[in-house]
Amino acid sequence: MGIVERKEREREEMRELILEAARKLFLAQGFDKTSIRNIAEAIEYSPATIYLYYKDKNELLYSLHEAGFQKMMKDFSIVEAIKDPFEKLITLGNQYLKFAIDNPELYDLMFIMDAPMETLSCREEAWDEGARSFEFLKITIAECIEAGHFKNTTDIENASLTIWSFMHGLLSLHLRKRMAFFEDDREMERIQNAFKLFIEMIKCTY
Amino acid sequence: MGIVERKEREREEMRELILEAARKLFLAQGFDKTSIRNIAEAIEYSPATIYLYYKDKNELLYSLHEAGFQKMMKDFSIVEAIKDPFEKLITLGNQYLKFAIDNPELYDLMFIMDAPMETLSCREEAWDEGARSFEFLKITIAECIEAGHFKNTTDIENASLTIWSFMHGLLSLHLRKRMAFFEDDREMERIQNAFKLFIEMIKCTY
DNA sequence: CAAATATAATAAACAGTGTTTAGTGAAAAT
DNA sequence: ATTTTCACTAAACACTGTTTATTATATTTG
Repeated sequence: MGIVERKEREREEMRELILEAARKLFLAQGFDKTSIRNIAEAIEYSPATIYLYYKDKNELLYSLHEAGFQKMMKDFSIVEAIKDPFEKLITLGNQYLKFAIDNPELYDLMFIMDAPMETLSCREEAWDEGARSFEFLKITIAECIEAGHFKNTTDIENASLTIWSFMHGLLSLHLRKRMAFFEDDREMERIQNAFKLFIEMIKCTY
Repeated sequence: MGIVERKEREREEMRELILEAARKLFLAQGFDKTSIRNIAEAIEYSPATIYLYYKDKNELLYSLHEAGFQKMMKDFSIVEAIKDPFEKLITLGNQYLKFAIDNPELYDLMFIMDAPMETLSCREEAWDEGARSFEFLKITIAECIEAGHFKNTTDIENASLTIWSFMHGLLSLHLRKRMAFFEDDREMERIQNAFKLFIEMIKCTY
C-alpha cells in the first residue's frame, strides 16, 4: 500500500509550501518583520500548523540557509572556466561581492544573523554547505600558491580565512550601514576601491 | 529660583539611572534578552516611565553606543606613546581585537547590530564618535605612509577602510560564530594568525 | 460495512514583547 | 487656598513565538 509514501510526499510538499512562503516574505520584508503568523496567513493555514512541520522559527531560517549556500555555490561555479588561478581568485571575490549585494537578506542570514547559528543542528550535520564554500576558496588559493603567488605563505587555511575576513568585513560594514558616516553616496565605489587595493596587497605579498 | 535647574539635574540623573541599569542588563544577558520591563524592574519604576526619558528602545541602545566609542578611544590612547608609525598601527589593531573580544556585546552593538542604526539621530548628530575613531586610524596610516610604508597607496581613506574591513570581518565571523565549522578550539589562535598574515601583507605592499 | 484508532489542522491560551493612553497624586505657581 | 503643572503609573493595544486541548477527517481493524 502506497499510503505511507503518499503521506510522506504530502508532508514534503507541505514543508516546501511553508518554506517557499517564508522565503518570499523574508526576502521581501526582512526576517525580523516576518512572523510565523504572516507565513501562516500567506499559505492560508493556522500558525500552529507550521510547528507540525518545523520545530521552530530558527529551523525555518536554517532551511533557507542551506538554499542560500546552494545559490552562492552556483554563482561561484562560473569561475571554474577560468584557467589563470589568480584571475580565478579575483573573479571569485567579485562573485562573492555580487552575491551579497544582490541578495542582502540572504547574505545577512548566512553570515551575519546570530539566530540560526544557535540551532543545535547547525554545529552538527549542516553548515557543511558553508564549509564546502570555504573549501572552494581554499582550493583556489592552493592553485594560486602553486602558480607562484603568496610566496611566503604555507598555511592555506590561514590565507583563506584572511581573505574571507576582508571580504566579509567590507560587506557587513556596508550591509549594516557602518559606512554611512562617509555622507556621500559613493559607497559602491568605495567598496570597489577597497577590493582593488586588497587584490594589490595580495599580488605584492612576497 | 533654582527649581528649573534642580529639575533639569534630576532629569539627567534619571536618564543616567536608566542607562546604567540598561547597560548592566544588556552586557550581562545580551540586548535581545533584555526588555524595557526588565530595565524598569531593575530601577523600581514602571516601564512607561522609561519612555518619558528615552524616545524608544533604540535611543537607549544608541546612548550606549556613544559610551562604547568613548571606552574604545580610551583603549586606543595607549598607542600615542609609540613612536614608530607601523608599530603604532599594529598595536592599534591589537587594541581593536582586544576591545572586541573583551566587550563582545558592546562591539556587537557598535558595529554589527542593525537596530540602533535605524534611529534617525544616528545619521545626524552622532556616530561622529565613530567617525572620530576612523579618523584616528586614518592619521595613523598617514604617518605610516610618511614613514615609507604603503608605497603605492595615496588614498588614505581607502587604505583605512581596507584595514578596518579586514579587522571587522575577522571579528564578526568570530562573534557571530561563523568560524565554528573548524571544529577545533583554536579559534583564538586562528584569529591571531590571520592578523599576523594581514600585517605581513601590509608590510610587503610596495 | 461499522466501530475503533490514528492523525492533520486549529482555536485558544500562555507568556512574553515594545509602546501608548488615560488618569492620579503630589509639587509648584498663582 | 486654589489652580495649574508635571512626574508617574495601571491598564490597554497590538504584536511576538510557542504549546495545549479539541475537533474533524482519514485510515485501519473487527
